[in-house]
Amino acid sequence: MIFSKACEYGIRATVLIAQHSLNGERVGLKVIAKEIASPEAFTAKILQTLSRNKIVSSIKGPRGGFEIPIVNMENLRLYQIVKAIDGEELMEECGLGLKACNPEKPCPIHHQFKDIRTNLVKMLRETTVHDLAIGMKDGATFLKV
Amino acid sequence: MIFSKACEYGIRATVLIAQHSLNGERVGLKVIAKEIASPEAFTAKILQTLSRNKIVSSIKGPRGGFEIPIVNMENLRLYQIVKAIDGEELMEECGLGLKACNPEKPCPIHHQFKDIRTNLVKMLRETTVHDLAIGMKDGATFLKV
DNA sequence: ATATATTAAGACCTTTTTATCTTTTAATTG
DNA sequence: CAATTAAAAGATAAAAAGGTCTTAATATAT
Repeated sequence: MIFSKACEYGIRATVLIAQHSLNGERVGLKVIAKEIASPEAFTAKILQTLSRNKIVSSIKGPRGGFEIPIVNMENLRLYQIVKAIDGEELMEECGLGLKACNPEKPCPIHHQFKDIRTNLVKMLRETTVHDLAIGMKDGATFLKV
Repeated sequence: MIFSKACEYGIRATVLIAQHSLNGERVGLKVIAKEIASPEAFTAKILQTLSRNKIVSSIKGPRGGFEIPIVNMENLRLYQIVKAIDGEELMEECGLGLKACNPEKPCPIHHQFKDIRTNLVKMLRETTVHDLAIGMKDGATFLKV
């Protein structure tokens, strides 16, 4: 898979939280785990990472839960989620794992990969969580497992 | 990373073997592991997988080693190596790991991902090991770690 | 035929990723 | 302020990926 399992859950959770935030609602861990069909305790860990990285806001106590202010959502990119969970390796490092790979000393698949990598990064940098939440709200996209 | 470590080593090994095969030489495990800077025993396992999948030919005994007949090389695609080692998940499955994701019920990032995925598969299906071996022979590409 | 060089196979170990459980901290409400 | 609800943190466990070691099988050359 392109993202780790943790990252898949992280993106799914973020989109779900964003969708609820569009309605001015917070969502708790239990609901998130159920809605995105992820293991609850593992999801909690991932949400902690997202919270530490200011990707989601968490509020403790009764009526607490997770939310993403709409203002933030509009400037929050997929790139930031992937970076927070999987790091930037996918976006930056050589497809064959060669540290010495660069345009002057390219690896055997360097050129074949370049455009794919560029487009992936472009997509991750351009796509906002707001875009994704709107897609869900409109019924154009789904988080069905 | 986009490929597993095993797959990175597998591609690197295949390209190295192909390059030697262009010169009519076989390469043994020790040389391969040294040239691509991979752990020898682990590389042996990966070469077994490649051999079982008819991606490389192996010859035992003195003057044995690995080779790829040039005729095969010209029709051998990156896709087959990745499929043999990592499977087809990267090429086929939903970016968010949703089994139910399809064009009628797309996941939140389905459309953003579609073209990237298509281009990746296209590249893996079009790039032959012969292409990569020629690049190495010409000194246009490198397996330097 | 025998010794040797080489890959194949299988058991084993280590590290990382995925996942769970328990305890602590913090916010809300009565 | 006490009780309750919810997330944070940390310790632990299971599974998968990454990696090693030993023994077997097989081809070659003498």
